Amino acid sequence: METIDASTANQLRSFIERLERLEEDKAIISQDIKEVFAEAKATGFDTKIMKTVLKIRKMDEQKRLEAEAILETYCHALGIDSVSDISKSLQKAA
Amino acid sequence: METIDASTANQLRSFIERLERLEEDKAIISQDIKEVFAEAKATGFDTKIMKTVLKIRKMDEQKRLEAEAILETYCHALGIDSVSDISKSLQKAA
Amino acid sequence: METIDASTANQLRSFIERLERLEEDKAIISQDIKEVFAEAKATGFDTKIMKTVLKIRKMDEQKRLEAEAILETYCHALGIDSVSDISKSLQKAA
Amino acid sequence: METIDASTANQLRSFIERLERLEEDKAIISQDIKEVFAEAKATGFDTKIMKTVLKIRKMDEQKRLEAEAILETYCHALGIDSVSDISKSLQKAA
DNA sequence: CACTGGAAAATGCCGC
DNA sequence: GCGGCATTTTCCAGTG
Repeated sequence: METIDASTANQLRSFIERLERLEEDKAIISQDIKEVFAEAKATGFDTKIMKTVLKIRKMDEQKRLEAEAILETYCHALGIDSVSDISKSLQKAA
Repeated sequence: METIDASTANQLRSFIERLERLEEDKAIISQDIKEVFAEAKATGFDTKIMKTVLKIRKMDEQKRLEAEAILETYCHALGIDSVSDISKSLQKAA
Repeated sequence: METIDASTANQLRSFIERLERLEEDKAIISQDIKEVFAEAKATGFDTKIMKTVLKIRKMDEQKRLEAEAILETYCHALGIDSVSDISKSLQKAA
Repeated sequence: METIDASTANQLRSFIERLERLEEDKAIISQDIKEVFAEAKATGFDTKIMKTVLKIRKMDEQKRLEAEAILETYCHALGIDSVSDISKSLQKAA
C-alpha cells in the first residue's frame, strides 16, 4: 500500500477544514433564514405566502438573466462586445 | 378584499429583501464549496473519498449531539435543570 | 395528439396498480410502527428517547457502511478486486 | 439515578428490535417501488407523469373517503348503524 | 450527452 | 396551531 507523505496529509487536512468551515457558515445562514421567517410569522405574516413570493421573484430574476443571455448572444452576433457598450451609447444619447 | 396599509407593505418588503440577501449569501458559500472541491480535485485528491470523510466526521458530531440530547432528556425527567448542574455537583464532590 | 394503443394503456394501468398496492403496504407498515410506539409509550417508555436510540443505532450502521465504501474505493484504486481478496491474502499469510 | 431492572431492559430491547424490523420492511418496499418506476421508465413511460397520475388518483380516493365519512355521519344521525346496512338493503332490493 | 445515483431543498404531516 | 421530522422532489456531479 502506498504511503502518504506528511505534506500531502497536511494539504488534505487543510481542504477538509476549509470545507467544514464553509459548511458551518452555510448552516448558520440557513438558521438565520429560519429566524427571519419566524420573526415574520410572529409579526403576523403568512410564511407560506412569503415563500411563494420569493419563488416568483426568483423566477422573474431568472427570466431577466435569460433575456440578458439572449441579448448578449445578439450583441455578439452583431459585433458589439457587451451590454455595457449599449449602456454607454444610450447614456451618450441621453 | 382587505387593503394593506403602506407600513405593513414596507415591513413585508423588508422581510423579503432580508431573505433574498441571505439566500444570496448562501448561494455564494455553496459556490465556494464547489470551488474548494474543484481545487482539491486539481491537486489530485479523490473528491468522493473526501465527501465520505466529511460525512463520517459529521456523523460523529451528530452522534455526540444525539447522545447529549438523551442525557438532557434524562436530566429533565430527574428534575435536574441542566447538564451544567451535574458538572457543578461533581466539582463540589471532587 | 398521439394515440395510445390498448396494449400500452394496459401496461400503464398495470404499473399504476402495482405501485398503488406497494404504497398501501408501505402505509400499513407506517401504521404498524406508530402502533408499536404507542404501545411502548403506554408501557411507560419515552418515545423521544427511543427514537434517538434508533437513530444512533442507524448511524452506527451507516458509518460502518461509509467506512467500507472508502475501503472499497482504495481497493479499487490499488487494483485489488474486492475486500474478500484481502481476506484471502490474510488467510494464506496466517 | 434510578436503576433499570432486567425485565424493563428486555422490554425496551424488544420494542427497539420490532421497530427496526418494521423499518427494514418499509425500506424494502420503498426499494420495490423504485424498481417498479425504473421498470416503467425502461418500458418508455415518463415517471414524472406517472407520479402525477398516482397523486391525482390518491386525491380522488381521499375525496371518496371524505364523502363516505359524511355519509357515515348522516347514517348515524338517521339511526342507521353503518353503510354496510345500506348495502344489504340494496342487495336485497336487487 | 443522456442517465443514474446521491445530496440538498421543499413540502407535508404528525405529535405536542 | 406550531415546531420538528419524515418524505418527497429537485438538482448536480459522476459515468457509460
